[in-house]
Amino acid sequence: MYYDFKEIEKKWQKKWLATGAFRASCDQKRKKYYLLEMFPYPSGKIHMGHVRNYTIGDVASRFKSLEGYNVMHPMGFDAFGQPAENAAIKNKTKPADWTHKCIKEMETELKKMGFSYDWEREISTCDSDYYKWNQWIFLKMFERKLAYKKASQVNWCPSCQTTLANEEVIEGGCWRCHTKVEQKELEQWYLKITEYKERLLEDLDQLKNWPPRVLAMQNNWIGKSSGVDIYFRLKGSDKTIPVFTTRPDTIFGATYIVLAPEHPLVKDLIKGNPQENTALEFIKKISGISKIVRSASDVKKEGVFTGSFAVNPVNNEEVPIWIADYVLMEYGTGAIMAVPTHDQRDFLFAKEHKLPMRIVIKPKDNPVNSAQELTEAYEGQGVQVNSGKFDGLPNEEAKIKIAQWMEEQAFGKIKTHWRLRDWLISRQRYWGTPIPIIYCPVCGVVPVPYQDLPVKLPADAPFTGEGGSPLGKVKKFVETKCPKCKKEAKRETDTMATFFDSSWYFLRFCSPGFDKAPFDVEEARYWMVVDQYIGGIEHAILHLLYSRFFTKFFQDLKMIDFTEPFDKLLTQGMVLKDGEVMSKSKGNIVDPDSMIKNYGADSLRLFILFAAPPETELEWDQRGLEGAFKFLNRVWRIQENLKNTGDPEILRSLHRTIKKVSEDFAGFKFNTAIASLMELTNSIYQLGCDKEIFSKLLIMLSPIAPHFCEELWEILGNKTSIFKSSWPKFDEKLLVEEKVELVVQVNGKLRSKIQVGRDITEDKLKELVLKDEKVASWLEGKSPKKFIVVPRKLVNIVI
RNA sequence: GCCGAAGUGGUGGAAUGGCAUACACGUCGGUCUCAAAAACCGAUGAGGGCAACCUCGUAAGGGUUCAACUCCCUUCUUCGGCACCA
Repeated sequence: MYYDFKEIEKKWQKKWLATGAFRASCDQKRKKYYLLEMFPYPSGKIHMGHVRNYTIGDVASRFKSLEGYNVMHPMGFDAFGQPAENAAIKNKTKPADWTHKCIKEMETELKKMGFSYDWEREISTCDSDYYKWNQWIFLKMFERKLAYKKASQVNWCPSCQTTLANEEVIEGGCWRCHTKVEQKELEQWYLKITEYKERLLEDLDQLKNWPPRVLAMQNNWIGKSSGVDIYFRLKGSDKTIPVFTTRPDTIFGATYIVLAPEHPLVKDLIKGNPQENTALEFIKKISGISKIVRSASDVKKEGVFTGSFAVNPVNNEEVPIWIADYVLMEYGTGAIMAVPTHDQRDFLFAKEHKLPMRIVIKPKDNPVNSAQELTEAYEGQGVQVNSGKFDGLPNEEAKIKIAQWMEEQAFGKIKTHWRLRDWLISRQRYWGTPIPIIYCPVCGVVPVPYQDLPVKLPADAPFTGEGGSPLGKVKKFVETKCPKCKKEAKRETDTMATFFDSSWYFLRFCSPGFDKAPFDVEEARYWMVVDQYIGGIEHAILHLLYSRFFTKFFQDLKMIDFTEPFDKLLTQGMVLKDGEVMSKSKGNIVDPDSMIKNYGADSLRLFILFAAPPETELEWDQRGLEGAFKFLNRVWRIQENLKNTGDPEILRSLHRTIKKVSEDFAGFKFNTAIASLMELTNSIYQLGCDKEIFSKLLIMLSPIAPHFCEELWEILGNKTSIFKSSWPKFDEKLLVEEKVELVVQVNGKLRSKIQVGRDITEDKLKELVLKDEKVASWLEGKSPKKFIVVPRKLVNIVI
């Protein structure tokens, strides 16, 4: 017979909810622990990814609570966004109705998993009580000129009919629908995240408990590169062309310069020259090629001569000016100095177009004397040559000296370029936070006054997915009065990107009902920072970077006194089926709901934690789930056969297990924690145990299989919840074995094992080991050269 | 190209200088049963040997060490991020 998981799970879920078992409140006397999992988009059904993410969080949360921490473990919904609009178009419903229905369904599913959320803190970003504060934050940023509007080339997804942030373009496609992203000239709202670039980069050092790859990704994305802007004078003109380089040490080797085809100076440079027509044709050709094709690394570098020359400021040498497709207008100054001897791209280009080369850095060993001998550019370290007064210096030293010298001579300026761009946040969509701005024909751009917030999203909008901001078609919404001059004015009709909503929700959880500010400063002082954050790696850049940015902004508003929101970050691996990510299109989805129906939530939780460590990918294994279920049944049967007295050997095992499981839980190594619980269970199953030992086993298992353990706990006669008990402590004395088994090696190879007392002296041990028959046969009468003893572990005899 | 992570039985994985393969899945054999399921017991890296045992074995090669999956060097492969970034 199997234990009745259906009844048991229903019973305890009801009880936990009725007693408010996981309600958290500020208590200065107790140490707090804020555990947060990335909140979901309410699609209606939870998938295995959610199950894994939230199970990891739930176990950690329940464990910390048993350890005595005041734990906050909230849940909410990232409820604005495009799927609601798409679903509404398809089903002819309203996005709000669809979203609320999905939230209801999802709450039910999460409750069925037995997660220990404080449901009283639940938030939905689509509630005006929430998005009002998005608008408030936007206005604060607007006041500080961190929110601004500008016209420029923007990423446009033709399928979603909206703009996208740089972070939302993945491999040239829309992050949501993968449609190829186009460029469009539009006037849009931006957040000046670049204002925070130095802090966003430097503070990565504080994040000691983040996975290295996430730090690396953020580092890459911010993309700092230090170098020099060098001013080349245009021959026969007083105009200068700044070029950016990270290698000022190679300036004496610059034999030509190259501009991006879109560079504003290009037209002047080619005008009237014999090369004009060829150049214009080339520019036209390049402008027709999309950025993605152009940036593919295997494409041959093409370019043309402009017919003009520039003067290298360090040696007054005249160098030809070229245009080439491999120079990008978006980076640096849109122009480079080419040093073919020390840059591989320049080398290939110079070979192709027969441009001059000059060596300026020689490696210590095997130096090449003439540029003709080079088969590739030398990009390594060496000593300066052909570099005027810098000859003989190691190039790393020259890099600094030349840069400083150029700045003194006004040949250039030391400069840092960044990859990070400002964050485009306006979207031409309906289901999002209205941007609180009014356009007045007299006063211009006017922010909505704070007391008029929220600017509510109208319940109805004629959206069809066919372009244009849907809010623009709602007269009642658009037409308003200017807050300043009270004349007729129009509202902004774009809404905010949904990543705005999730950039500060972790603060809202501290005081979800607070109505005077986005969050109660006092509550946040107690609960923040988030001690443990758990979520998918797909948010390594987007959400985590934006949240760090907002946190620094709140710090500048003096609302908080920390700089980073998340202390520890765990990025859980994906759940795979047959080696592939589960997806609807592949038809390889395993539905959590049917697994709960057949084996119970506790078995599902147990399996998903046991099958792999949290960070690595997890291969779904139906038989593994059955194995988890079998294990729980085994534990159940122990309860039916409890003895009155405990076995001393079992007691020892128990204390070893407590030590191991405590360490493993603290380090999020649930798979090995479960393995040792299984080992203990196996020996108890054979030797039996008493109620006291069994109770401790149950407490250790309870974070993983909460319903199951609550039920057995009650059967044992306890009147209060197992989660009101405390985590067992191990007795150091019981970890010590009187007799230990020692491994005996000869020349590092295992040859024998002997039983000895734990405190045996080295001399006595030596005597015993040499007497051992197996050892003696390996020694063949030779006397040992060396005798290595690792106490209570191993002996190695070297002969 | 730069940066990051990883590579261990048939499978998921364990061991972070000291018994390689814990725990589980699978497979095989057995107990119980009219039979099956469940449950229980046992075997299970490869090769050799009747056996006691022996040899090999953690992507490949080299090094450090009494001792290396673990540390160092070189190389290969896989995954992820950035990238004609000057």
